[in-house]
Amino acid sequence: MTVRTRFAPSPTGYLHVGGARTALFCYLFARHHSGEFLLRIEDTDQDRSTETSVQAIFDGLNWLDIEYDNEPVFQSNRTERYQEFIDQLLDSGHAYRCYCSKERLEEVRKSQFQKGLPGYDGHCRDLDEAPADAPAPVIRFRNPADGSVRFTDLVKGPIEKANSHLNDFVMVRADGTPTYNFAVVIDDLDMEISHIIRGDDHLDNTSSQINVYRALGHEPPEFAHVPMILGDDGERLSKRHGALNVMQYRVDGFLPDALLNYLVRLGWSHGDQEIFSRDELIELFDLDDVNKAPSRFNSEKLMWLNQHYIQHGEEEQVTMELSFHLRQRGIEPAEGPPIEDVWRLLAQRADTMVELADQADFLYREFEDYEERAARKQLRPEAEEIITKLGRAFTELEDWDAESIQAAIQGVVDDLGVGFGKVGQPLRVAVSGRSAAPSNDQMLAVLGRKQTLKRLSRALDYIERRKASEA
RNA sequence: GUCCCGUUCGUCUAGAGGCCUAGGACUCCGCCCUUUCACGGCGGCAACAGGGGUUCGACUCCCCUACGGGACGCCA
Repeated sequence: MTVRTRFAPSPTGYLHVGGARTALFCYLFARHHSGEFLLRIEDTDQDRSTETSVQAIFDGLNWLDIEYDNEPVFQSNRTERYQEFIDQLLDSGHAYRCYCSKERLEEVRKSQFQKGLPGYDGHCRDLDEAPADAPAPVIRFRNPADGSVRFTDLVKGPIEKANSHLNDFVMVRADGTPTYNFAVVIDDLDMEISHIIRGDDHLDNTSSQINVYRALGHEPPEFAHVPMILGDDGERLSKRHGALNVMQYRVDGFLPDALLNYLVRLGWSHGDQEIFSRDELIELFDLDDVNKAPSRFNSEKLMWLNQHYIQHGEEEQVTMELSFHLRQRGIEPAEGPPIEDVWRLLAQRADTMVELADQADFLYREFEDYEERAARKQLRPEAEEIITKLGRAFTELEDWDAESIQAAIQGVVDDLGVGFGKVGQPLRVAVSGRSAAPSNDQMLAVLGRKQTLKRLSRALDYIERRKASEA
């Protein structure tokens, strides 16, 4: 059997982390089984679906590099197709028109709830003709009166639900548009989906949907309901949990591979392994290893992974994101040192790409002011001699590489007969403006001789001015 | 209210009856490395929800309770 999965978001907002993980699972499962992964936009609700959201979903998947096959399917383009099946179900008696007013429905729902019954009471089930002056009808699915639906969920195991607990749900709204529980069946049938992988908030719907498959004379596909992702407080994910939008994670300085690696480990594991390359994920991912219980989103672990990928991630991805963040702060990366050198220089000292870009800033342009405490401590009058000697040593250097630079600094240290820190610290502050920076030799190698000398003389100016004001 | 699903360190998780003195990871705390800040290395704290069974033996199987999540829409 060919494996085919699909991700079917409704375009009513951005792509959030929960959706992204579902998409990831669908994608990995399909790739693992050499199958296909399709995308379907569930835009039957005209009022809530927006063009912007559709674009946001594309952007999110694209940034995460979750590639789908074929062109995306839009439910809004398939109304005629749905009509065929509606007619069929109406003819076979598996569907019927319901003329109840919304007001009546609301009341019925309340009283049904109190009795512990499904929301609709089947009022119009056996109507022969439309009541006089009735509002435009909806079409409901006629659920079997007794028996139960059984299926084996690939994640949750055997599930059984009594038909008596199922609703005669609305398949078609009064305005003629199909609803989710109906359209999803038709689409998955037409798209020949073999495995429906989705959030377990759909677990209860599945029984109704299976009844639709059967009413249409089909056997349902396989189902896998993955547990939900909860906020760090154990509550369902919502706006107040902060960044949910996948693209917000980009802005906040996360790497796509880090987010993906974090998300895949929420509810799935492979022994003790924490770090997975994309190829490994495709090779190792399977539904057997997906957990049943919901998990909480933990930003600290994401941060750890992000830091890991900043250090060990693929050069292409890291440098691309670094460029993005540099441009965000008005820097054109091409006008500075090679970006991969900048990355290697700073990779160990940043948890996010925002931090990395912040630390890289001084390599591309003059820093504004010295960090106050650092300058006060390191750029004292006594540093004048040190910096002057360093400048001379650097000017005389034949090769400008880390090794030669280190030797030059060591020369000054020996010459002055002091500890390394005595020379290294003022140099660091003079060049970078701060006290926390990479080791001098490597930093200067990336910065370049010209800029280095320029900053040394800036430091000398600073010391002069300070001497003047202190006198 | 009814129905469905779930429950191992604070969090993510390993664990398919003896391998468990319950392992790994994040966080936190020590120590080491060190020209700053980091990285890194080593070590530590910390869990089988509770109660009944089944079994020679239960984190693992069954039942009940508690707790958590989900569903019950002309939302998806």
